[in-house]
Amino acid sequence: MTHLRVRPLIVESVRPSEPCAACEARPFSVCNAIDQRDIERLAALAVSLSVDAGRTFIEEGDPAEHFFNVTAGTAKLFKLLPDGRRQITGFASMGTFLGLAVSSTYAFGAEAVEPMRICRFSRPKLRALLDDFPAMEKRLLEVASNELVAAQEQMLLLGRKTARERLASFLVTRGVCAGNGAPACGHRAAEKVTLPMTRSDIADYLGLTIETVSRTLTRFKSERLIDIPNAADILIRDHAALRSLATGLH
Amino acid sequence: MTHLRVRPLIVESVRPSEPCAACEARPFSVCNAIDQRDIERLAALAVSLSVDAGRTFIEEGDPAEHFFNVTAGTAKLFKLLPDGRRQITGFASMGTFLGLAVSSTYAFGAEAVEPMRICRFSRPKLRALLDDFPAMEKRLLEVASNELVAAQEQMLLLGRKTARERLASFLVTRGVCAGNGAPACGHRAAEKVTLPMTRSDIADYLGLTIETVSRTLTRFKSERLIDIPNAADILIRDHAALRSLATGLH
DNA sequence: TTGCTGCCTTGATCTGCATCAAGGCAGGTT
DNA sequence: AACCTGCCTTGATGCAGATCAAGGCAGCAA
Repeated sequence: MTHLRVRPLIVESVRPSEPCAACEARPFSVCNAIDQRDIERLAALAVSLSVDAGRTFIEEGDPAEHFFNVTAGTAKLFKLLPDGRRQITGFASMGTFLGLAVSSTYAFGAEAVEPMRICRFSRPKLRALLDDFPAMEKRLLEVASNELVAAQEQMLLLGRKTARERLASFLVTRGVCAGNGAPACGHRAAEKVTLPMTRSDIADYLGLTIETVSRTLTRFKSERLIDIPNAADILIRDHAALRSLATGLH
Repeated sequence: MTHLRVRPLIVESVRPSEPCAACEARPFSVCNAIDQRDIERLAALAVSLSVDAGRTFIEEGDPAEHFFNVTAGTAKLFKLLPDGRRQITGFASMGTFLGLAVSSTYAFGAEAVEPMRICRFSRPKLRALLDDFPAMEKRLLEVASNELVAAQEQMLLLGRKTARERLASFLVTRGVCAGNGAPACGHRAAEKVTLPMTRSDIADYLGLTIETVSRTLTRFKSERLIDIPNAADILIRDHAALRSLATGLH
């Protein structure tokens, strides 16, 4: 609290530092529904931004003026209760499209858990573009459908799984789909799972407390299911056991 | 178990008893994205079916060969764990579109909680139709987006709300949006909330047990928040108190 | 170096809801 | 009427995970 923040909270560069055509995230995002010769129209709408770790770039309840596409880093998406209880509804990494909602306000907040780059689009302008590119609209529907399936899986976890099952599910899902910043989701089980988020984030994602998350991971370690070389990295030692725990088998 | 079931489990009538043009559910469903002069093409694909109460008409994990549209009655959508634990992820009533998923198998099961009428569409045929009607694809994206928002709200409920808050949220949401088979969702608070599902369904929807649901409703009654003339009907006596409970205020 | 801060771990205790158990009631069958 | 059966309610007890409390450790500023 000893000095004023003089830097803008979000560093803007209206011209994307690298245009959509060369975007590393494009293969993983809805943008790849637009082919090479039309990509300029998309690039004209995109505003590339840096977001510092810890920065909230979507505030729940604010007017929803933009869509976002994550090009690097990780964000947590969350909803709050008035007394501060928090539910993290998901993590967004490279390629994730944010802001799908009919409502005029954001239904959730978003905060960077590590330094991020995001692409920002004006809602009305992107909507207009979508009218010309039904292929992209189709991709968005696919993305939304997949997220719905994931959301239902998460409801099962939150409503009916034990703490051990929740952590096992979390590690298995992360291991398969979000390993080490390689979001290609190659469906190969990773040896090492990197967790850019804190224990508190994991707790709020799984509907537990930070203490339960810590204790459960420690117990997994003593059971030789995992190793914890440091808090941010988990080594999977017994994939089969974790997977069967995750699906509710004992 | 004393006699064989001779009736087919689902009564089919390939010609819809009433064509799409006259469908009561159309104003509430994605079908209204197709205008009057093209509606025949949709009608040609639709197969209208009756589903008995208690009948499972979507089996989780089965090949996803159809889309469904609910035209009357209510279904519960659910996911199961191998040991029988169940999470109900939502209830589908008139106008609800079911089966949105990229995967080739259904991600959830569906069972009628009261007698239903549903419209069934072959997946590949409806997909082909969608290519000709981007307006309907757009509507589907809207529907999916709204369901995502609802799913996130449900995650907050399951992960962070107390039993009292869950029941209050349930009653308030039902009161506003699903009152008495009038799914117009007129955003007017209903006096009476009709619950076609059992206490066990409510418990599996809210991540609680049947006993906790019963006890909590009884307590609401003793606190003059509601009346329970019979198990299926709840009279809301103090909307404001329920709403503030639902949002986590005490 | 010292001290501070944020994050994580571990232990002791508490509690909200689950579990176990029993009984009530409405609707249907014999 | 007598008897199921399915569903709901109510009471007694138990426990998984929350809460309370304390200490460890890495990174960083003074």
